[in-house]
Amino acid sequence: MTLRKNDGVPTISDVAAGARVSRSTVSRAFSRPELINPSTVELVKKIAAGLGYVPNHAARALSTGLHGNIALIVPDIENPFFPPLIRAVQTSADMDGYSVFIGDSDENSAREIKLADRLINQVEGFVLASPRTGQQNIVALNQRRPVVAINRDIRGIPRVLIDPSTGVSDAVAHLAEFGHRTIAYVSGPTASWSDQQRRLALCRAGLKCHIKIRLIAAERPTFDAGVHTVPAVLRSGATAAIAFDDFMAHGLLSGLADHGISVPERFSVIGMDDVLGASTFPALTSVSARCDDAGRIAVQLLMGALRGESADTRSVLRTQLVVRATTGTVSHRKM
Amino acid sequence: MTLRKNDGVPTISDVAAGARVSRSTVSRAFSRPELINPSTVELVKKIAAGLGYVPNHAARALSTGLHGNIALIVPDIENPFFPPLIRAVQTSADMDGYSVFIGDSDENSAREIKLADRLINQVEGFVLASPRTGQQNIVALNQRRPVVAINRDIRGIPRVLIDPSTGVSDAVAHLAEFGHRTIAYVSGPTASWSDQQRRLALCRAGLKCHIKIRLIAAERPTFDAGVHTVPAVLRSGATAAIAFDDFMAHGLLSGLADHGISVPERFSVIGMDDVLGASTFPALTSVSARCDDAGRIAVQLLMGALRGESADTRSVLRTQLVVRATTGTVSHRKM
DNA sequence: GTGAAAGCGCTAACAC
DNA sequence: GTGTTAGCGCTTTCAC
Repeated sequence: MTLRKNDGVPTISDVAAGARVSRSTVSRAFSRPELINPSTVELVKKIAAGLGYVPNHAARALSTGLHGNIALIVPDIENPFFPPLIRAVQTSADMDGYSVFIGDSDENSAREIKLADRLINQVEGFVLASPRTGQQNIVALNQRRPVVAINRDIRGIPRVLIDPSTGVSDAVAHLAEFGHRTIAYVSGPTASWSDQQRRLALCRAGLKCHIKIRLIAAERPTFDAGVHTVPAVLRSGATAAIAFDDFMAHGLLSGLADHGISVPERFSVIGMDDVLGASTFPALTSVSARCDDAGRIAVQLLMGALRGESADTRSVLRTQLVVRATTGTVSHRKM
Repeated sequence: MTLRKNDGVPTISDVAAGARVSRSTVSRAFSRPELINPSTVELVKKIAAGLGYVPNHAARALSTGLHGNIALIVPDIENPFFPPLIRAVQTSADMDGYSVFIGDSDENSAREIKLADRLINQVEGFVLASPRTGQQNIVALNQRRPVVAINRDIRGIPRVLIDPSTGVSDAVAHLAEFGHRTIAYVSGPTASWSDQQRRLALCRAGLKCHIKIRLIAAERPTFDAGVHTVPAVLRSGATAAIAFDDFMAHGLLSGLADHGISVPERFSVIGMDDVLGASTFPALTSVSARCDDAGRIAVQLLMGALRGESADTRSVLRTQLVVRATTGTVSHRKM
């Protein structure tokens, strides 16, 4: 009965003693069993199982430099865009034998860095989802540990980008078919990569379909912002609106109802990200962002980077219009 | 220029060399600065900052046994019940200086155990949210590392329980005031602790208010299950339904609409967990579960357990009825 | 107040 | 095939 600090949890030495072999043999029985006599392996594993021995990752990491962990940092776990992504990252990482740290930066650049610093010595690499911090910080981090960015286009950093253009252009075409000629874009945080992409895609699609795009700026992408922005949207002369995200779209729906304007009869609305599913009324037509794919691919890229592969991959995910019930034929009555 | 494995990331030795002190001094400058000459501390910290040195938790853990990590295991990250909880856990843990591993068990007992085993040597303790695994597994885990359970009532395991009874009894009283006399409960997974609690609370409230409760069993708590269960609900003679969760309630809403039954004029519906907010139509009356509080308190309990405090705390959170638009005066017309 | 040395649990040459 | 040894980055007696 040795007295040890690591109370209760058996170590490699305990197994070695039990199996009457050296510690290296135990180590190899787990990490490289092919080097060892099968009967020895079996014996070791039996003893280990009996003792409830599980290899200590932290200790292993100290000698190998491999922790078997990755970190995922997101700006806001509660934003419904992220849970599917988190889940996909966790599941994919698990299949590759990695555990995942989760960090919520609370939309805050400094916290993002702080979390990354805290974790840097326990992880093989990082997945930064929609990072809020400056490019130079990401590049610096990448010099210490491989980084994969989601929705941030930085040369030299493997990245997966959700490209709104296909979905948005389908959305515009869809509205054009219904006879709409002027569409309002209710923007999100204008500084964000996502908003820029969406705005750009929309303008391009508008040009192609000969549709006028009116930009309506809203500060924060919230339900309330959507509600409050309705008068401006109506003033713009648009007969349809595409919102930066589903929450704003939902707010628009509510604000329009307050103004007595029925959707889709007198006004059409399209959201983005498709995180509300069919739960709004009427069920919201939206551009789906496939955030789970983004997570899965991010892990693939990270695994590639860990194997020392191509350092500058740029994976672009297309989006897709999901038509539900908030879009319809343009109303020609004056509003 | 020493060649080292831990490429790029500075170690305590680098700082020691830079500051021309011993490694122990650097160590103490970070962990026990009061033992050290303030000017030395300052020097060391300056050098460390310049090098970008961050103490290596994994290495520290090897000698102290303290990793500065906890693990959070949930059955399904995408279930909107959990993101607020995850966020609260991460934020609280961070304030106590802990990083958090996230694991998604996919509603699967075996995966729950597998995740816990993988992590056991890297964490101080576990938060198990709505664990799906057997009680004996949880108890066994708790013998190796402190465990806090959420929504699982096991003696000897610190736990935080979301008690539906206040919210549910308010819900029943609310319906009773509107004249309802028979209420259907559309159940979730009958084996789950949550469903048992909710059913029980409902029956008790029914007794108190002289309301008949009809149990309608549904397998999985999904939107579709809610839709399909509508005929049975109507057959039961109930004029209102309380669903196991908001998704089923939302399904009921949709199914009722399909049957041409308007809500709340001819039928009232109440959900649980309040995860859909006001996004349904009509906006769903629901019993709010305050999952973020549960996460925060779970971390508090875990921190207590780590300090060796009271091993058998049982923290009960009350719930609250949020009245929106799906409840109203009972219709006396025959349906 | 600071340094030297041992050891946390494990892996990885290098022997045999 | 298996054991011996050194060392991963850090903390922690024990000296001085």
